[in-house]
Amino acid sequence: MPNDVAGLDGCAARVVDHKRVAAAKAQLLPEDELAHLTDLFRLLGDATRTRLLYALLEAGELCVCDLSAATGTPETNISHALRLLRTAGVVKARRDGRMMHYSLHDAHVRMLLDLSREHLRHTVERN
Amino acid sequence: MPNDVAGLDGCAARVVDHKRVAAAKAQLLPEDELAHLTDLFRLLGDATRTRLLYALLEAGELCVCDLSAATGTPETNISHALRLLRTAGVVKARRDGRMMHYSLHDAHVRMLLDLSREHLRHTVERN
DNA sequence: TCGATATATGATAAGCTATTCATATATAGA
DNA sequence: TCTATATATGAATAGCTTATCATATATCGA
Repeated sequence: MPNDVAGLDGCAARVVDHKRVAAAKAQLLPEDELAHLTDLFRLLGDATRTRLLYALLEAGELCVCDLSAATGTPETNISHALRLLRTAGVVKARRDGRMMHYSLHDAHVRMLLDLSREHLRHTVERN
Repeated sequence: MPNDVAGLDGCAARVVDHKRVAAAKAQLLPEDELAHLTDLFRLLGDATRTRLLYALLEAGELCVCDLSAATGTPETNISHALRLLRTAGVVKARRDGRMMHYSLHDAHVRMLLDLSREHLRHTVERN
């Protein structure tokens, strides 16, 4: 039972398992890293954007109108979505005349998407 | 240049590269899978929740008050956050008397967190 | 059974975000 | 240079989400 009222840091939190709490605290991500990470996840947490990313994962490079056709999303939405993804470094853009061609920026995002899909495929109903 | 106004599906979208659009469409995730996936990412897209997950990643199993101590988050916030994570099958709960002990539900989430951290570590400033 | 404790839940407010429509920029071709 | 086209941006709304405070449930010990 939480029998301790003051930890080493002087904060008034009850603690049951000091050892585990210490272990957890020692390995906490720095706040700025955590912020970057959650920013990335938040971007992936929207169906419109993730649909785009999977389309790019398969097709390699697509212009806005092709992304619109492939995903069934209005072009203005695509453009808004791509701006966020580009700003975050998830996709990159290449201009070709009047058109912009978008592609995934690097292998990490590719891996993340692949792994996520794997996770999904092996996940069964639970709880 | 987008020279085509009607695709095979009769939709009025302009298409530049039919082949790539077809490839992207063929591999699109089913909407329900996509929804599950983005739900998971959306959960990871919040610092409070992801901080909890990383604490559990290191400590194995923690009760609510220890999670509160380890992350510096009020217990009621933890409880709300854990409910979402539990409902989504990301964490599981074990009752021990008056206390609840939480842990990551399976290896997939663990892998996802690990990979994400790797991604972060190797990502440099760009764009 | 009664009080204390650990956690959960409900309701509310505040902030954020996606979508929509309107408009702007930029490039190509005549 | 003028028009059409491809994409980008801006503004506004509507919906969602998080944090907070208050309250409820559940378990333990006396």
